[in-house]
Amino acid sequence: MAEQPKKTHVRNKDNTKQQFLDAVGKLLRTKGFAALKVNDIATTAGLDKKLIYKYFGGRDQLVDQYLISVDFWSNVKKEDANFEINDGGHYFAKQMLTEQFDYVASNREFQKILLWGLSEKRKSLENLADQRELNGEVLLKNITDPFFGDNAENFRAAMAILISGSYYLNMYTSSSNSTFCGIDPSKGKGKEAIKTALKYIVDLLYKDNK
Amino acid sequence: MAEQPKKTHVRNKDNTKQQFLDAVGKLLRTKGFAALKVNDIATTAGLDKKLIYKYFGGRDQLVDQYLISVDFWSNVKKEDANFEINDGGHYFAKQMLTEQFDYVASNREFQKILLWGLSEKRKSLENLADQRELNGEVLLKNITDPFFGDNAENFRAAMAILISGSYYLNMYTSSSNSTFCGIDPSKGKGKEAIKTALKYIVDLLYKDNK
DNA sequence: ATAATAAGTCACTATTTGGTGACTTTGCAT
DNA sequence: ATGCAAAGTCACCAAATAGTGACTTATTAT
Repeated sequence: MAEQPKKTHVRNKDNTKQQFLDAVGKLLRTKGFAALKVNDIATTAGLDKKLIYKYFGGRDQLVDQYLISVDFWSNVKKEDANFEINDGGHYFAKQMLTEQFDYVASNREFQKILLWGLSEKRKSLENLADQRELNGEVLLKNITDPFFGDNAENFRAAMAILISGSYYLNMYTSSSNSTFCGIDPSKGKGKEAIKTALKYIVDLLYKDNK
Repeated sequence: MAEQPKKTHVRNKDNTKQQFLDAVGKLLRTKGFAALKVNDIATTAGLDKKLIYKYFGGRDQLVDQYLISVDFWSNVKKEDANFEINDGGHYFAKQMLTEQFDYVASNREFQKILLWGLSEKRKSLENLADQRELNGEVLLKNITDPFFGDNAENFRAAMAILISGSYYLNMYTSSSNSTFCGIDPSKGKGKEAIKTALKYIVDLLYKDNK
């Protein structure tokens, strides 16, 4: 005979914990960090909130656990590091900026976490920021700093502006329908314009250092 | 004889309304928009929350009233518009960017409102964004677009990135103690590096268009 | 099979925040 | 001065959210 569809829940602690973590991610993407209330998380996970206290100790610890578990850049950062670099990181920087732009544009969760980091002080959010900083530091210290010599700090500041701009424009897009300097970063055309400008500015920075 | 210090409150509706508006501004600066609860606002104003409903209709209307009342750029935008511009806005753009950077850096309230605009949909926040957009449009349409011709959109995108970067870095500074690309925008030295880079990039954009 | 333990539910209390009716106090027109 | 309308206070209820004790159900070792 066919198996009866079990009505009874399978019980598994690890699995359940994961469901809560997933619920946090889903809520974050769809409603933003302000919506991460215990009741909402439990409802979204389809489980009882009591378990949040039982397994994580409370909402904050669950949220921290979630933030630790997210591994940003994991797909965007690593494999590119094997390139031969003999142009002072010129190609690499352009590539990195545009890929990062696309990544942030398509990753609502990341946008929300960036925003969260600007809104709330929380250790695990700081850690994520530090981690991003460390990733970039590898590129900057080993490749562009030597190349730009006395202008190294200026180049760093420029990169800081370009990356920040990329972040902000993507957050702006998700929250507003308006244009920014007449550019609409929510439209494909606007996105292309911004990526073109990013590459263009990097080109100018490298050209001027020749 | 000396006047007795009056214990009794002076009663004045307009004055009281202003106290609530001031309280919103103060809370916004110090705690951020998430702290704008009716009870907190009333406590901060030193008045009863009932009056918020009586005079404004509720928290939201009070907050909208506040947002309408803030007049950003009032000191930073106008008088500069009289310059003679025969360099395609080169000097103007540099000046605008650095002044704006300083303005945002020193104006915590503005930072919070920017952040708020990224976090919450609210008509009056959109209006503020539109107002900023309109301000910039005057410069872009009349001065830089003609100068850059076919490259006008690219220049606009570049300006969008620079302004956004300026916004983000200032918000980042206020929320974190960390560096960004090794630059610390909270320190005077870091701020100078960013302003220098802003001017530098504008120079490059104009130089390349010659 | 069943007892022991862990997983999960539910109904409840506590706390915080929002909102209002009924009151007291003040300013002001007469 | 006095009476009344508006300003302002306070105690209260309502709604939303956080947190927990006592229970039921599933899993597992024997």
